[in-house]
Amino acid sequence: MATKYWLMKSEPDCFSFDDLKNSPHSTTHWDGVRNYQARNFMRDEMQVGDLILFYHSSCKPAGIVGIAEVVRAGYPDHTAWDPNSDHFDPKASPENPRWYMVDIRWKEKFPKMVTLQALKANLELANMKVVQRGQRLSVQPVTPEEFQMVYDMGRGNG
DNA sequence: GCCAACGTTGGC
DNA sequence: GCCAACGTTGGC
Repeated sequence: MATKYWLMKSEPDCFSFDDLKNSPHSTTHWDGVRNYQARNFMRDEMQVGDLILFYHSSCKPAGIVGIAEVVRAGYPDHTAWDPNSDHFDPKASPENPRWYMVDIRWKEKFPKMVTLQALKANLELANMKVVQRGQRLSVQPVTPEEFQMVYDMGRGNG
């Protein structure tokens, strides 16, 4: 199956790209997503080996700081039925999980982050979801061309 | 901290 | 099944 490409957002104050690197095996489960569109991408489409643009949001500056990869495809997000979790959902249960997550692993940090400003300034990325006004989906598909362009920018070859 | 844009909820 | 109210996101 062809590699697919994604963008995933995280607030660095909450969980940064460095936090991912410093996690055991530089891997974490991407729990806490409570949006149906984002859930469907993780549950139905993300596959082991897919590559992820890791985006820092709600910070200065916002932008893409590096690459991660999917190491486990979608499976139930157990935090949904944990009453002590910040992401507890009373409608979720082990029998009816409702929410899903994937495991991702830190892969490569860009020498220079690709800021949102730089993304917006690149007209070849005008259709990229993350630069659209009001776009707040935390897991977004990215085209191979967009991924390659961002990768080149991050490597200083853009 | 402001606020526009968006997704979800719930009354009808 | 509509839609107003509400809560959240996230750039600025």
